[in-house]
Amino acid sequence: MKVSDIARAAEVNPDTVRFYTRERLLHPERNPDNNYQQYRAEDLRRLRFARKARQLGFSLPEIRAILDQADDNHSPCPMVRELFEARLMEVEKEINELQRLRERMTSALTAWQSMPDGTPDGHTVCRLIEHWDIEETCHHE
Amino acid sequence: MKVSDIARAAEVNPDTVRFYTRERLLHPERNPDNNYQQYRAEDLRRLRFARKARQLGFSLPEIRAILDQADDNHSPCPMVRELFEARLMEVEKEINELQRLRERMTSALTAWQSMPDGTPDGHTVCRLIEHWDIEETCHHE
DNA sequence: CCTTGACCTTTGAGCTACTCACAGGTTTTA
DNA sequence: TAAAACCTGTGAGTAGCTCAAAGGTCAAGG
Repeated sequence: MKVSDIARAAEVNPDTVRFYTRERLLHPERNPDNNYQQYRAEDLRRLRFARKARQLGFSLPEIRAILDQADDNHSPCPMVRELFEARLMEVEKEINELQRLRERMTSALTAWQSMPDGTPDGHTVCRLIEHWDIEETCHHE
Repeated sequence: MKVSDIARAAEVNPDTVRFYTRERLLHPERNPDNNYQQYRAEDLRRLRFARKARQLGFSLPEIRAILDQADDNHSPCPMVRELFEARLMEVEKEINELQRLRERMTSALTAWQSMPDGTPDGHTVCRLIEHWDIEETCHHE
């Protein structure tokens, strides 16, 4: 498999394949004739795994750690489970922050409904955002 | 006000002040004696507004657009309201995606609880992620 | 046989919103 | 007067790609 072959099979941008290869998530060999990268079915599985883990929110170093440990015939289970649980806590934190943000935004918008659009003082309306108090909330990434 | 004065007043990194100045969100003047930036109360208000809008999830170009329109003595209200509503929809979309993600992660973790850590086949566990189906879900930024 | 187009290669830049490091000038303080 | 604490601009680093450029390779059609 060449770059565009594996990219098509995993439905990703060929440049992403090249990027992951530079990042050592994939281990293609070289065709000595033309210097092209040659990928195997194993690389395709790694690529698909990486993409799904990305969508779960794992970073590339984390994914590489999982794949490398699996390569060494160590079970990556405990590590994956830890990462998975840590990620789940992050997700819950993000949800809480976003929900608080949503509540404040909807109530602000409701208060806003009663105000006319073209108030003479152009700076008046922005006070709504200016006086937005964030406390220690909303440090969403 | 010099850089560190306005930075302290708004509780931001001085480098952020310099960055916002380069990005033309702040309009300081130069002290011709020493070439230092001089900020006014107006810049402080802009800076505080920008920081709060950032925490609501607005981008720097959006914030600059709002501030610039206010500078031209146009009321930024309609634009701000549009941006605000659009941002609220994004927030709700993110919440929905994260909630679906959380549900799937918790149920996966529950199923995982019953499996031992050190299964002989190191690749077995990762099938949980490998076979993770994302449908059209989870395209969280 | 040769050209065209579709691929491949590496290198390097661009995106967001900062943050930090560097080298050199200025001001304040002890 | 000398050290500490500021200021300046420039440039790089962060994450995860994406794209552009310049040049090499390969298959198909005329």
